[in-house]
Amino acid sequence: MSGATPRVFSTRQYPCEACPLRPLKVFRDFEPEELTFISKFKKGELSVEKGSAVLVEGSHSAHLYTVLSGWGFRYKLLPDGRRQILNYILPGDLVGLQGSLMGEMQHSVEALSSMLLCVFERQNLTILYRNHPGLAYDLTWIAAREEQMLDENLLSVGRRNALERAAYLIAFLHGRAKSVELNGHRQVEIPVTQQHIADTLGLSLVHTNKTIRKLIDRGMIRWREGSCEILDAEGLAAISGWHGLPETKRPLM
Amino acid sequence: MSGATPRVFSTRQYPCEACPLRPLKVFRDFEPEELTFISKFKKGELSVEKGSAVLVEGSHSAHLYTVLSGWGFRYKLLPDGRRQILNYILPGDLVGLQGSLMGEMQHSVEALSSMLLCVFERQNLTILYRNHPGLAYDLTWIAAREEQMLDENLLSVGRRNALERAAYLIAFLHGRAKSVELNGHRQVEIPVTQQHIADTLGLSLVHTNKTIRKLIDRGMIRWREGSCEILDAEGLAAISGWHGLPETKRPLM
DNA sequence: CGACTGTTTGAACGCGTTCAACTGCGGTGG
DNA sequence: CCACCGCAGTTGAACGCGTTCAAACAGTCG
Repeated sequence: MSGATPRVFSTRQYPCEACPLRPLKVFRDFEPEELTFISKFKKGELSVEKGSAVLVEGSHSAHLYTVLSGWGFRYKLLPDGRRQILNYILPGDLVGLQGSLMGEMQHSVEALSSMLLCVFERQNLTILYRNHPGLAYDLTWIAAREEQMLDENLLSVGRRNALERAAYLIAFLHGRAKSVELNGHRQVEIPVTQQHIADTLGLSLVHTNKTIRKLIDRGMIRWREGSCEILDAEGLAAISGWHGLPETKRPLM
Repeated sequence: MSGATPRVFSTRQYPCEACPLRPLKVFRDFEPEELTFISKFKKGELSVEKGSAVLVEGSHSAHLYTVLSGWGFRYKLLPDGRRQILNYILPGDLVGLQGSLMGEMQHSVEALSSMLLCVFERQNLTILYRNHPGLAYDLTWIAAREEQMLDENLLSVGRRNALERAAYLIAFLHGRAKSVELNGHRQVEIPVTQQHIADTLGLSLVHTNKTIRKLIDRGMIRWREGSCEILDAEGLAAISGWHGLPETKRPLM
């Protein structure tokens, strides 16, 4: 279910001043001194390949990460192996804040594609809180955003039926992906297998397959081996009764 | 489903210096200057009665609250009225942080019993972040804790069966209630109806009733009109395969 | 070529839903 | 005072959404 864990610290390829994400209009503008701090805060880059573990439940990680590129997901397991995917992780997202604050990781993170991560050291958080109240506020904001997404997910898994759930999830991921698309206006592709979808929706693989087929037959998505292409995001949102993501600017660490 | 909204700002009865919660051993010790700030930060007290709305989805609240006494819950609704309870709110918990940070509330909060709330003004958060990095850290910590609880809930609703879900939920609430019990060693009572349990677990009322009956028959809980008494918390945890709450100290705003 | 991953399909089963009806209790008003 | 209502809980029966079991196919990789 999760491959080996090869952690290669590459040399730093993206100085924060030339961050490819920061220019995107979803991210708020930062003050020069904030950027300077973040740049110092950043300790390097980590490249992980598809299927490998980024963080492991029960471990004490000394780092937290911002995703530069690639997709991942957070999940928890029950003792007998049942898996629940909690949320997905896209470029611009912060990973490992929970663990940094509370010590032990309570969930795991795995890469859905190859990923490039900015590495920050947990211990420097104290300095951040002491000297950069704006960034401290941002961290709380980021945690609150994750909470909002979980609220939505929980609503979905708890109260929507299979078709509504699938439609919501795909529309949701489509929205998130669009907001951090570098190359703009191409069809969005979600790099997941149907097993991932099943483990997110709380459904079996078989029934997930049959549900996805309905969405395909309605012309709303296209499915390729290991990825999902969205054709009709509004249609999906309509099925689930979902109103889309807020358009607020957000911070980027 | 939610009654009227009578909001009575009573005079301040509990100065922070004589806070009945703060002496509890679950809460971390605070520095004198932190207490002084919190005391100034606190603008009054709000008393709400059972069944009334504390916060409403879509509204822009100027306040955030710490629960002094009583129980409440956060929930979301689908357009057709299906309700999902996201989490419960107990004494010592902070309410409305999401809304304070992001503007519009994305969920509602309702009182399960009469509640007494400490009222803080949203706009003073800036001062907190600027002058009290320790408290700022605490706010992020509190948000991360909520995220952890949601993770657990999502795992439960997504991957546990009805009996496991019910057992987990009741054990979880038992643990939280115990940690903030003022009067110590009495049987914990959870002030919910079976409809609340159903809307938390993502089950129908009828099936929730039948599931709860199994727990009653096994001698693990007792049910009274509108409240649940826990008799065998370990038994419940065992059914669900849950390992209990962490024992870390936490902040109290 | 064989092994493996991801997807697909059919069929039987069963957990949980839905519909319906009834109980007990407390409050309310005629 | 009692009839009436509504809420919380309970129970039975039929139904159906989603699970489970089983088998098969396509594509990739060594």
